[in-house]
Amino acid sequence: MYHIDQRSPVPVYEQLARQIERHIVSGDLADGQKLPSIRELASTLRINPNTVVKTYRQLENEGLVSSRKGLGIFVSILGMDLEGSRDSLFAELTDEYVRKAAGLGMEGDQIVQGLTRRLKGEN
Amino acid sequence: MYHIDQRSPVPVYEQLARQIERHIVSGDLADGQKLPSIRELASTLRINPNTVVKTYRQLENEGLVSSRKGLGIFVSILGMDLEGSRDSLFAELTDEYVRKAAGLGMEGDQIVQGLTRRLKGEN
DNA sequence: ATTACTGTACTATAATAGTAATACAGTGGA
DNA sequence: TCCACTGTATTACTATTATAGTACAGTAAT
Repeated sequence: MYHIDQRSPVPVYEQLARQIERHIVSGDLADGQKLPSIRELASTLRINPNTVVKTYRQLENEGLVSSRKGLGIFVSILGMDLEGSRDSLFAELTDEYVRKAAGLGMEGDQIVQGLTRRLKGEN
Repeated sequence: MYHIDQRSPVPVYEQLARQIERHIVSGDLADGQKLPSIRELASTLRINPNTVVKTYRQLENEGLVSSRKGLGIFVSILGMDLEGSRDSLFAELTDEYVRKAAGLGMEGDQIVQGLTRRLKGEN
């Protein structure tokens, strides 16, 4: 379901939070839907339960999920501008991509060409 | 010259190393060229000299630079396949970009469209 | 009530990241 | 020689990240 790279300099709880955030904003996880329990997700991903707690707490602070003791963690996006959030996140991704590619000396045409080739090769 | 985001979960020494790596692989920094001294770069970026040391040491371990005591840190890419490295790094960037955008529910066409719009808007 | 889930809280430990300050050694120019 | 730069090394301290283990409290089905 989710993929954690232990060698990444990005903290595990952060990797996980960003992945879940994208799943929620994409509509893949609907409002009210229950997320995996802390212990279950920790077991599946082979990480510490405390790390999952940190991930869920961060998502809760961002207003994406809400927790109910004894029940679980649930997607909570009432009245959120999902499409706006999605566009915003995508714009951030694109900015980062362009900035790094530019650092490699790539021109706009080359970037688009490389991306297109990558998409044709996989999909 | 280089930009450091202190709030990023990515360690400062890692951000800096990746940026310098891209500048070297792009050919922007030629072989034998001298990099800023440890103290100078630390002062400019307002980070600790030890952090710059860590960055330079990592680049040295990757074989991109070599240090000479009393002289400085120099780009050292004799016989390296720069173009291959550049393509490889760009492929990694593209993979990450596509994977994250896909997590947002974006289709290939939408990704290319969004990227194109971003490039036309800025350049 | 018992059981098995759920989230929450707490302590402890270890490794990493970053800052701070100091000292030492090599290089080259005045 | 002296001076100002260079990289290198060391110690100390703080905060963050991650793991580990234990305990407590709420929910629901039996």
